[in-house]
Amino acid sequence: MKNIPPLSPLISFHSAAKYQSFTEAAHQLNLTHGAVSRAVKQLEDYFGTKLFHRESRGVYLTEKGRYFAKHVARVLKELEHASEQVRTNSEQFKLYVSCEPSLAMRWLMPRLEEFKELAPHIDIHLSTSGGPIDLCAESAHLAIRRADFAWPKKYNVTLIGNERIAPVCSPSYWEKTRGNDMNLLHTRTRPTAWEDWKSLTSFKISELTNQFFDHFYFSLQASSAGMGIAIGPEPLVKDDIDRGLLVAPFGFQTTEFEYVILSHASPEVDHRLIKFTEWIKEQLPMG
Amino acid sequence: MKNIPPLSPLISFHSAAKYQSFTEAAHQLNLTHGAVSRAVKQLEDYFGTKLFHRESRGVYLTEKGRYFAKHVARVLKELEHASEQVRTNSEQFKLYVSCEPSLAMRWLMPRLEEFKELAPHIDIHLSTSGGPIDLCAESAHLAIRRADFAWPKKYNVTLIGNERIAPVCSPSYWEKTRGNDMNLLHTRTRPTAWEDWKSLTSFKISELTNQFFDHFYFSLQASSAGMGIAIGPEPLVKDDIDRGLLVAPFGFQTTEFEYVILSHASPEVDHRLIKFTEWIKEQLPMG
DNA sequence: ATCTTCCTGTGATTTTTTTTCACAGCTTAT
DNA sequence: ATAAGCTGTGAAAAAAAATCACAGGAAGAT
Repeated sequence: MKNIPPLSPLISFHSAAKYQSFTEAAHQLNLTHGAVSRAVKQLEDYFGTKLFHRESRGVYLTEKGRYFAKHVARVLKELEHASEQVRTNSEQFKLYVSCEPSLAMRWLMPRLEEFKELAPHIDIHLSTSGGPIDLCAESAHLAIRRADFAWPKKYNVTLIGNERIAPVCSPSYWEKTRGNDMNLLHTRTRPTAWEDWKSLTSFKISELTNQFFDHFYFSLQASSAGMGIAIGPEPLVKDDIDRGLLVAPFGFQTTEFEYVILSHASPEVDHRLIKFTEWIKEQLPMG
Repeated sequence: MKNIPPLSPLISFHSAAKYQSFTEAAHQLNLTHGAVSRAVKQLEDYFGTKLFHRESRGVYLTEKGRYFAKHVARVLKELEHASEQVRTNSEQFKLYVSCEPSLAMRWLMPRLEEFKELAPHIDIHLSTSGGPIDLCAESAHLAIRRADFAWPKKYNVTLIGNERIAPVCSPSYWEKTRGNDMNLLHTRTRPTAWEDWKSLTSFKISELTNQFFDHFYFSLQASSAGMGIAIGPEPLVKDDIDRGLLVAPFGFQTTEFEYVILSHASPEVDHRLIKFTEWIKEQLPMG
């Protein structure tokens, strides 16, 4: 699956590209020119292309060679930098948090400033991705998720509570419709939202039209703009309800899904992780 | 000088980080767990830090390990991508051009659109850096420079012509001062500009005050704003003179420095390079 | 408790890769 | 013509990496 060139020859190649000379490159690396020659050859064999032109008077990068050299230079620089960090920096790195985009936008981000005041020494790096997560692949410390998928058993799990959802619309839209002939706003990342709601309650909503959005972020924006009624998980609508931008005329219902925080089951105790987790638990409004 | 971790163990480490298991990582790479164990150990020895916690039930990345793994993942992905390009893409890559920032801003960039129309298939990537250049280190194809430094002899040189410079100010400023009690605008990247001018001509400029800027870009901006009189190389002021934003009341003087285009002396004939070089020669106003 | 399973670490050995050495060939400069 | 300065390459040496085989520790099953 992965198709990575042999790594060891890269250093020789990099040096050769830099000095446009195998001999000089070898000299800089305390090698013989033969070693550099063979390293370059190994890469050329791998690529099936010449990376250098060999002229009698010296070597010159080909177009491809120059392209590759540029990337190799960048890569080596990044490794050098990362290495430097690991070797010297005994301090802690950023806390990487993964969170669904809508939850991040409508709930986490507005509160992050507050957490920053609470724990100013913790640098948080938020990456918004949804669905099943592989903490290792995303190299995240922590993920906030709806527990609607199976995650590797090895992760630490902190249960936050069951999700509560409610149909929401703008106060004026409710005034206007009173539950009749409503425009149902759907969200593609949660296509069963309305079905779920209907199976949980016996409220009657007379629907007239339907409209679809890619994320809660959009459908809830639309509902607060008076375009119809959307289903929203509590954390995503709480602020707007408090502010009077949305109302939940049918109240909230608790669903079968829990919200969880996933983290690495490392024996290393990271106080930042504990602190952030507890803060989330406190903040997230759950049933 | 360079401090790069051993490269070969990176693949094993990456896999181990991904699967949080030496055995599984080895399995994926068609190796034995011992090989992975030793690869990780080699990196740990290099860093002088543990990258994994070893618990009886498995291994867990340490904080540093996770940090390093993130970078290694990025690096490998970049190499994979670059490798893919080199292996499949027989097309030509972008033309990388290096140019002094002020020349780029005030002369090249406004004309680049025109070149794009002339040769739409040539993608130009402009990087603005000044002074002595190492085309290899910057992995540029071509550099436009004032020949006031020694470059490696191995480069191709195209002479464009001698630089011409002139004191310039806004028409209204000239109207107001008529050469008396002027505010001299200096540029730190060419500190001898005024001395050079004075040694070339016998015009008398009565200076009252002096003001310093980091780049021609700023000092010329200031002069066209009527803040004083600056020295400007012809290409940098030509457009503003044509537009009536600047005047050169003392005319231009030819300096001892030539402008040159440096490129790789590769036996590979790159038509884009030739075309661009000729276009530059045509466009650059020189004495 | 005991057994089994599932990990990892490591010494000794084998295999593979990398480097060197020594020489050849080529082109430009003297 | 000779010398100097490149690179390529076969054979040998050195170094690095991988394997094998075993050991030890902890969790889970019996």
